This record gives sequence, C-alpha cells and structure tokens, in this order.
Amino acid sequence: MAELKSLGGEAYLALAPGYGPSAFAYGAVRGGGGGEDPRGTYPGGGGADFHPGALGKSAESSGEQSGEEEEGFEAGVKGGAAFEREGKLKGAAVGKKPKEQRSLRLSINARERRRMHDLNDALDGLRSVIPYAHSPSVRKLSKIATLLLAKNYILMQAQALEEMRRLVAYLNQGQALSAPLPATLNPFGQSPVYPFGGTALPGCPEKCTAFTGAASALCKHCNDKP
DNA sequence: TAGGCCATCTGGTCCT
DNA sequence: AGGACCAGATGGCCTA
Repeated sequence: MAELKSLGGEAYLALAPGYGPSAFAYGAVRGGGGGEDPRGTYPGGGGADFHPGALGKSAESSGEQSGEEEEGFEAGVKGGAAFEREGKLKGAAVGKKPKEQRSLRLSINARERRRMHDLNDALDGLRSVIPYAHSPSVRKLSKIATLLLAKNYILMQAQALEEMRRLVAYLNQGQALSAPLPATLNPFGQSPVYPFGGTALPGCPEKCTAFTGAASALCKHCNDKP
C-alpha cells in the first residue's frame, strides 16, 4: 500500500465498489512482491501488456506477424476451433470459396487485433498521465481501474479548478489576505498555504504570484502595474 | 484451485 | 462491399 501514498489526491482514487479495493490490492500486493509485470509487453502494444500465451497464438495466427493471412496460420485455440467447426462465414463471405473465406476471416481478425492494440495503446497513454505510481514494482492498472481512476481524476481536477477560480475571484475583490478566507473559499485551511507551494512575492499585495510564480493575468494589481 | 485480467477469434450490426 | 464497432466465447497466465 506504500506506493498508494504517492498517488496524492486520494479523492479521485475512489473507485467503484469492486474495483477500488481490488485495484489497490492489485497494485500494492502484487506489485510489492514483484518486480516487473511478468507478462511483459505485447508486440506493438507500446508498453501494454503482452500475454505470452497470446503471443504464441498471435505469432502463429496473426497475419501481421506471420505473413498475413495464411500459410503459417494455425486456427486459434478458441475462435479458430469454432471457425473450423463452422467451416463457413456468414454475411459477405457467403458464396465464396473456402480459401477466400479463410483469407477474409484472417483479414478481419487482423483488423480486429490492430483495433484492439490501438485501444490498448490509448489506454497506456491514459495510464501515463494518471498520477498513480509508475514504478516497475507497481503493477499496471487494469483497464477498468484505469478508466475509473481517469474519470475520478478528471472530476477532482475540475473541482480543484473551480476552487481556484473562486479563490482568485475572492482575491481580486481586493480584500486583505490577512483576514482568513471563508471556509468555502479556503480549501487549504486557515494558514495561507497555496496549492503550488510557492511563496507570496512582496511585489503584489494580493500575492497572486504565489500561485504561478509570475504575475497573474487574472490579478488586477498585477495588471495595473507598469 | 478459484477468481481476475487479458488477448484473440468470431458473428452480428451499423455506417460509408 | 468493406470496414468499424461491439459483445460473447474461449483459453492462458498470474495471484491469493
């Protein structure tokens, strides 16, 4: 659970029942024992999971990797078996020769694989911007956990942004900062602690630079300065 | 061994 | 007709 502390902003970490605790345990417990994801990375996945078993199947059945459609093709363990059982294709393939049907089916399979790989790439991209622990010792977020965390993270950021806007609006009213902010406007507590860890600069009485280190376009005092 | 997660295959549906 | 998208089925791998 240690790595969970590095996540910060715990509000967005609250996952739906069934995913939150399990997701935590997944990352903490499994990752803690572990090292790198033993499953590795699938080819072309851009860092996404690679399933050894899937690789075997993929390498054997994938047109992408074995010379697209055919010859080296071996029916997949499941779908392939079903395909063999069916021995036919519905829809567009109806009326085509078996070899053409097979070629078409393999083409469709390859497209679907690419589509899913693209989807996984996108999920990896999403994981990369979610501030959960990224160390090798932490297990990668599952797909569902990634989506739920992303959703909560977005909500949290939106809420934080709204708080900041209200705070800036309050400061722009020209009221002295020495007076404690109303509770509703001071999410950071009684002391003048600012979200970005900056220190108020003496130049601006409104201390707006404390937030960004630069004069704020939203601060009337900064804007009034020559 | 059960449960979770995942990759792949497949057929159906919708859209261009 | 062909491609994209989707959901169900299947089986492999890993962890508790």
